[in-house]
Amino acid sequence: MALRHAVLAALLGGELSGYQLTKSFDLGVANFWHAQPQQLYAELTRLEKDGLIAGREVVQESRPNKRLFQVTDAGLTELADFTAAAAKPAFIRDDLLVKVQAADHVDTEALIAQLSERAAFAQGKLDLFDKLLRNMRGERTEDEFLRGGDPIGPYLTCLRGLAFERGNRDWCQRTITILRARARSSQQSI
Amino acid sequence: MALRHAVLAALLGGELSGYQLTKSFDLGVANFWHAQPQQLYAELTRLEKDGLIAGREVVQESRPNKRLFQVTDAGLTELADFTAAAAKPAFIRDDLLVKVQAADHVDTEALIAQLSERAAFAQGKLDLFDKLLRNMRGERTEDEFLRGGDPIGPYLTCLRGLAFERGNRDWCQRTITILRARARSSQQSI
DNA sequence: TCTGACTAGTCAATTTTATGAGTAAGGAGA
DNA sequence: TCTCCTTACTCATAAAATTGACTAGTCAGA
Repeated sequence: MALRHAVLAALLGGELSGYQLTKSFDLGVANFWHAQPQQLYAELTRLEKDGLIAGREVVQESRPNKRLFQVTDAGLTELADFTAAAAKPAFIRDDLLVKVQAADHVDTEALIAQLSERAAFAQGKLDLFDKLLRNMRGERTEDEFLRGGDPIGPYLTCLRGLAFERGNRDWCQRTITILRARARSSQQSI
Repeated sequence: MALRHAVLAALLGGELSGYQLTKSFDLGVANFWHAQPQQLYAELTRLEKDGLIAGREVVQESRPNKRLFQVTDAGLTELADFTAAAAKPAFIRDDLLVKVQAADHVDTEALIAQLSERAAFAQGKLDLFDKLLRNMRGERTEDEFLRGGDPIGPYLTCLRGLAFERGNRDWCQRTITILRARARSSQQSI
């Protein structure tokens, strides 16, 4: 039941449409949760039915109409309860790690190709997160913003996203280096 | 369909029983994937049916009998194909980040409690991974092991697990510091 | 001797996520 | 003009993961 809380948390920054939400939860961003559009629209419907968010129709001229949602008081209470409850630990669940686990039994070049791709992807997200952070803090230095900037929640989660992707990139690069060095030395010994 | 490859990868190190597998995939370890026992037993059944692993019954005296599984040639081929195919990017999906995203709207002390708990959990896994790595490399230094140690796959994924948990711990601690500092200064201004 | 933990699993039900396919309109570029 | 991209969604189905309960014997410690 954490998707619902993720949606609530995302809506705290102000009214959003389902479509706008999908933009935050998709491939590119998703600095604190990830979900498919279908899941989000379904969750929005449920949240509204449960009174945790309220939607209003916005008529648009040269665009399809949209519905903007905002968190209700009941929604805030729900979030507070969720925050007080124990969080499940976060686990790694990553295709790429499965492939590396099997490194001794699969083709090294294929593995390196995957690692390079992931490193590039991570770098892309890194740049994006960096931009987002700059945007949030505006003129201020990071320290200044962390001391008194507002809202701080999205900034903090973005910092985690940044560190995570940096971790991904660095590990991929190091792993490539290691695998290449081993491939060279095993070739020499043949 | 990545759980099946995760199981295959885990069995590369040698025969394991379902129960032993659950130990690797549970809370404590899970350095490259995480899954519940029920999922693992179900997957083992499917893998055997598909001929990707072979099981043999081991009769035990003062313990229930067990079935040990090992990867077949077909299983290796399957893993090779999997490795060559594009990996899905790994996303963050973490209760705790949802809570922090809502930091501006929930009780700071409750949040800090969650962050402390997570930091402690991460430290626990950190210690565990450190032990696992020492175990794998034995007498050798890390550099020596990385250059020629065998098997290298599990070592590399464990390094990623270590970095991930270090990232968790550091971010939790930093976030706590930031939130505390902000709480103090906002109290002063009241 | 009783309790709880460990080994070694299984069954059923539900929830959560992912995949694939559609609708419908406007605007930008080749 | 044709095609693709973006906004703004919906429906249906399949796959993956979680939750809870249950069996059954062994061993160690209070």
